[in-house]
Parts: sequence; C-alpha cells; structure tokens
Amino acid sequence: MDFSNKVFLFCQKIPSGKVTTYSELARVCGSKKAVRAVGNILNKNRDFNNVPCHRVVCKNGEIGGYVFGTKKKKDLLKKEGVIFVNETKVNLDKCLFRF
DNA sequence: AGTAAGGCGGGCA
DNA sequence: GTGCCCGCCTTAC
Repeated sequence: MDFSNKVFLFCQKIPSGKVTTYSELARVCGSKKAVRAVGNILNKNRDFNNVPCHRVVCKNGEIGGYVFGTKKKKDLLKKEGVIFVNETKVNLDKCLFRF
C-alpha cells in the first residue's frame, strides 16, 4: 500500500517534457527489483487522472505498454516535449528525469 | 540475439 | 484470511 503510494507520488513529480524508467521508479520506491509490481500498480489503478503514468517508460527507452495504447502514450509524450529517437523510443539522454 | 527465469505488490478466487 | 496468478519489466543464461 505504501509502495504504490510512493509510485504515484513520484510519478506526479515528473515534470512535463521529462520521463523516467520503471527501474528508477522502483528504485526510489524502495525495491529496485519491483519494476513489475510498479507496472502492475499503474495498470490496475490507472490513476491517469492523478498520475501521469505515460511519463514512465522502459529502461531502454521504449514506451513499453499503456492502458490507452502505446500510440496514445507516445502522442502524449510528444506533446509534452519529450524527444523521440523514433516512433517507439524516447531519448532518455535528453528527457530522463532522475530523482 | 533470443529465451527463460526472476522478485514484488495488487487483485481476484 | 490465505493463496495464486498476473503485469506498462529487467537481468542473466
């Protein structure tokens, strides 16, 4: 319960135009190996209203998955100013937000 | 490069 | 209340 709360909190801390990875997110939440748990939380809770989970991507820069579809996620990120290296990957070097 | 296994919380049976 | 399976992944073989 506390874990998911952290996840949501950190997600909201991500500024517009920046992204983070599930690994980093899991790490700051206490368990760096709980990346799957993080994904599960974001997916099941889908607090897109309170949590911009579209700003969370895979470690390699790929979008990964998204409740509304990866296309939507990509589109949202683009609008926020996130640099994309191609249609499916973001530029982590420029847009990775580190806690 | 591809495949398999892994560690972790949430949700449902 | 307990247990099992799943997931927007990661890492190792």
